[in-house]
Amino acid sequence: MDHSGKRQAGTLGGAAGKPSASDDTRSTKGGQTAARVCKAALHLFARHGYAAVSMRQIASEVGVQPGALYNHFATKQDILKALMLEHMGALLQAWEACRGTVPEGTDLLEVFVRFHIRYHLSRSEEVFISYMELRNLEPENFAAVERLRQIYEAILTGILEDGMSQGRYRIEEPRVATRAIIAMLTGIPAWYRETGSLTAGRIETIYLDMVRGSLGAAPAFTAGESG
Amino acid sequence: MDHSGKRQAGTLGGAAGKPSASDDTRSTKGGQTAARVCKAALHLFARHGYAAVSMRQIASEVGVQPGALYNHFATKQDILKALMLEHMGALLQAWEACRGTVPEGTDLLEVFVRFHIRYHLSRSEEVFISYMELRNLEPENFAAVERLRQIYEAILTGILEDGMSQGRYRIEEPRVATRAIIAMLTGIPAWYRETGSLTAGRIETIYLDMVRGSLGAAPAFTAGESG
DNA sequence: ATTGAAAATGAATGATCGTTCATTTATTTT
DNA sequence: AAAATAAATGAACGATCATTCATTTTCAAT
Repeated sequence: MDHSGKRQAGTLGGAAGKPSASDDTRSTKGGQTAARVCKAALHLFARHGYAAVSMRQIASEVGVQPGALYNHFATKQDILKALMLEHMGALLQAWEACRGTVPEGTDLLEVFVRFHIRYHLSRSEEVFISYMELRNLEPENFAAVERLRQIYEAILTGILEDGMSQGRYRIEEPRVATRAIIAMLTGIPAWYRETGSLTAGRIETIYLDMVRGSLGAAPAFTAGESG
Repeated sequence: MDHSGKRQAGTLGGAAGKPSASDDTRSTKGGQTAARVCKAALHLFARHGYAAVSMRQIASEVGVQPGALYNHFATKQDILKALMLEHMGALLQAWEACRGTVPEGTDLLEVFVRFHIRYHLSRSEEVFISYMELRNLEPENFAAVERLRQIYEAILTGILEDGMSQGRYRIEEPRVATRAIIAMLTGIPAWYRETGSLTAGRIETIYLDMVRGSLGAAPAFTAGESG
């Protein structure tokens, strides 16, 4: 326990310090290694699980010696933490962006369900890791991820409560309904394959109908695509 | 790769060889170690994950030296395999028993939903392991577990299709609906706590209503307990 | 009591783990 | 071009891993 200062970049995503001048194609191979580490770890963790993946495997996938990883992340745990926090942050940010583009009066339940399915299908590895590897997070990191997860849940709970107060849904326990719906939707990437007979749009419609039904809402009348 | 013959008992559960005479309290400590190994592994795998648990930890929990484990299981993988196959087998067996006691004409959907919730709440560690550790199973063992899982799914699909053909449900894709419902129900143990404000019976009722709604069934009219 | 098998021990196997570090190489800043 | 900083190397650290095995202990059957 002395991974104090050093100089890990780690957070990836965007220029951290001072890349002032040229922004794109940062010379030959500037600080992109951290991002490649994340990407390699993402795939390996998703496939074999955090505990079953070694730093040597990650390094090998990146094409670098194991010791080099520690120029970017202080510990293996920090890689997992970065992946999960980044995913949850991106999810919340993507929802805010999605909601921002929605016209007044739109059925937010439909927007949420479609958004959730679409986002989770497009980021299935991040999603998979983010709730398979929760128990491998140290308590502090777990708490941080859990906080974000609860914020996301609260979004749907809010939508349900709004609908209840307008008499559009018949819900006994909005918190329970929230968990039921999210579990139902989040299960999709576990079996859905693009090569299958169902398009993503049809999946959205089917699940939207089921969600509406489970809330006692008036059926049908989905906006976009149809079966 | 030479764990050929040896003499592992392993399968636990019931008297294997020839305990003919006395059946209960098998002398002092007959062949119960295998069962204690399973129980210890169950708790440890559920808490920390298969890959993160060492044979030494399991042995320590059993109160035995690591080498002694190999009198009962050829490999660590065999412990996981035993846990998962045993769980899936017990689940299917419990369903058959449950269905056997049900009078003619009963709503099988309600029976199934209540059974699933009740069983999964009472065996949350087995359930947790059985779909968290699927990827840690060697291909052959994975296939065996997956086969049982599909049999279980087919039970619900059959119930849905029966209801469809009788015009009681409005379902677009019974296979999809099956996965949606099972994901919804299986998510319960992840958050439900006996110490919470909701009784298990009330959970059953809430979820049953949601499931019925999601299938476009006529609402309410649940038989047993009510909110 | 004696025999034989099953179970447990205790020590060892080679492999692999996360991590460290002095040093070299590459890149950026001056 | 020189100095400074960042990144990567290659080798090593102690610890722990799953598993093996000769030996001893425990137990059930004779």
